[in-house]
Amino acid sequence: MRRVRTPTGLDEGGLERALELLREAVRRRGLRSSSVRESIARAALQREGHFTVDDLIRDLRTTEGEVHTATVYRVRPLLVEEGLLQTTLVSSSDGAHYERAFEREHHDHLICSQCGKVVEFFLEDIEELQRAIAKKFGFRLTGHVHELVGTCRDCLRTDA
Amino acid sequence: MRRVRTPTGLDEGGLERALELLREAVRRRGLRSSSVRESIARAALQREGHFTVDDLIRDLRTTEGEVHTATVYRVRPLLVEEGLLQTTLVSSSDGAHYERAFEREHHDHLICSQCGKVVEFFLEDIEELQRAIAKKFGFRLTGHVHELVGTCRDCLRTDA
DNA sequence: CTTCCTGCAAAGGCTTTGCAAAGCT
DNA sequence: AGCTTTGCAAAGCCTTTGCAGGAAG
Repeated sequence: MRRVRTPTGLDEGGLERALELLREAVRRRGLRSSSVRESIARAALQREGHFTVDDLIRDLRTTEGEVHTATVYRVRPLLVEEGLLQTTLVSSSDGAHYERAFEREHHDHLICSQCGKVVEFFLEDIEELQRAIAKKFGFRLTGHVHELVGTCRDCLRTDA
Repeated sequence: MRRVRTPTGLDEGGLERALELLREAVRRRGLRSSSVRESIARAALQREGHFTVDDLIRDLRTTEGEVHTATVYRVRPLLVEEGLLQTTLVSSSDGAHYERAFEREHHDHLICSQCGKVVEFFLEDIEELQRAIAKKFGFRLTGHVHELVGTCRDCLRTDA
């Protein structure tokens, strides 16, 4: 079992690789290039940890200028499909959360429902068991959601 | 690894036990008894498989008469807290899904993203690993979300 | 008669959609 | 020119909240 290091923002090189991957996807799909789309991608990739669409919009406001909500929502599927972002933190109320997926190891989440703390972990044994289950039932796996919810050490101490 | 039998509706005895448990909770909490609340509980408990709040309201319309959306939303937390229902199927768009929890074994879900088929499974090895992870990071577990998403055998065949 | 429960309507929060202007190619 | 992308506003969905009348204890 392994704790996965919470990522810091992507460095310059990584950012360039990600944007290149995005441009390649845009070409492949016959879309137009767009600086707004790249701004959104940059904001998302540089963000550390988990964030919402709204976080992104606020970030953009201070760095690249105003970008409309609808635009972010429209760009988002591309970023997810191309593996730059992934949906996460399903066990939360305020809308969908995302995190960078590009040049990040796969991991799942352990969440404290009291203080919101998130520990990222990876356990190959579980991945293996998931594959076994899918195989047994004839499914080809495309993804999974795995979030453990509980109370962290600090909150347990405070409760007592 | 074990496939968990998709439950049929709760039988008469089970329904009575569940309602008794609910009445006991109502007493304990100093609430009033209410036939509408029991109707909602009955509709939820008799439902097979997974359902939404809207499904419940439609069921009620044909059996017990019109019940307002807000009322179902207000009763729902009690039913979940008392273990009659549980939230499930996070990987879906149209609102929260629920299923009966009362006199049901714990299980997780394998979902076909193309046809929506759901297989319920239980694997003690995974549960054990989840506990180990929580222990390692000092969390007391209160629950988890574990959904495997993929394409089922039938949909794979159709694609080809 | 006090407190809870319910229906109804309205508001809320996140996300999507329609439309017209602006931008790529 | 022809299609994509964007901003803006409006609509959509699911869910929650405020209020007043009705029910329970």
